[in-house]
Amino acid sequence: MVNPQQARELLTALTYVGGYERASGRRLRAFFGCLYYAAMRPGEALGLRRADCTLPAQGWGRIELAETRPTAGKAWTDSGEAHDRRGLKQRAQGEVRTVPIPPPLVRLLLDHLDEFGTAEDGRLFSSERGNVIAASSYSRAWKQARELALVPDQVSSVLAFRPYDLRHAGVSQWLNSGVPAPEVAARAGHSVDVLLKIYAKCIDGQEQEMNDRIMQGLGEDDTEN
DNA sequence: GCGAGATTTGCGTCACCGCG
DNA sequence: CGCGGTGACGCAAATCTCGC
Repeated sequence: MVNPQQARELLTALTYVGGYERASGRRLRAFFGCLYYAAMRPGEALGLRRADCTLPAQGWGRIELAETRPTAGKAWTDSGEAHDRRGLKQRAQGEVRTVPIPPPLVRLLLDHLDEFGTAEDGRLFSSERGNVIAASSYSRAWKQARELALVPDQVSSVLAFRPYDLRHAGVSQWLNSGVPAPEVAARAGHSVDVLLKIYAKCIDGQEQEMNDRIMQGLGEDDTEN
């Protein structure tokens, strides 16, 4: 799993991807930043709008995820009737998920807005022509960024192989920081069950620390026993 | 009540097209 | 001539349901 420093280096490397005037890499830096710092799904980040963000000059910001853009979003809108049948499952339509975002991501987003602004409909991330960024586009940019930021051994490894891995890395980082699982699950937008099943390893190493905290919470001290 | 299997949704990749 | 965007397909992840 990528560590915070590697994540930063990857984000920095994006700056140099396609780094001519088209600036395809820089357009995506904040996008990938969202995947890591806010553990957003790519589809969620693509649908992000300026109005959904609270970006203070300093300190923590906040993102209210109102809608997602499932991969391009256009392929299914025409024939997409199939989605409506059979009860809309995990997708609570009107649900808004609030995700606090750390200062580094606030900076990324502000810089992004300074340079690129938003699309016509207020989306933060768009292609040169104002369309939703295609999955293949950021996937390609990501590959190049990996080659720039990682040593050859890591490039050939599975380390942060897919953009989606950034999300996992972000979630793991939260857990390792001691954030309670229910809170992490809420921010990441999936159930606690899945969270614990998938990230169980990340939590194992926390046992001693958790025990200590419980003891503190009980108002006792280990040395007394 | 818990665990395993099945289904649906969504991401990543491949190949082609258009623009500069 | 090369780079980036678009569209379609295959595979993996997440959830729900069934069986024990």
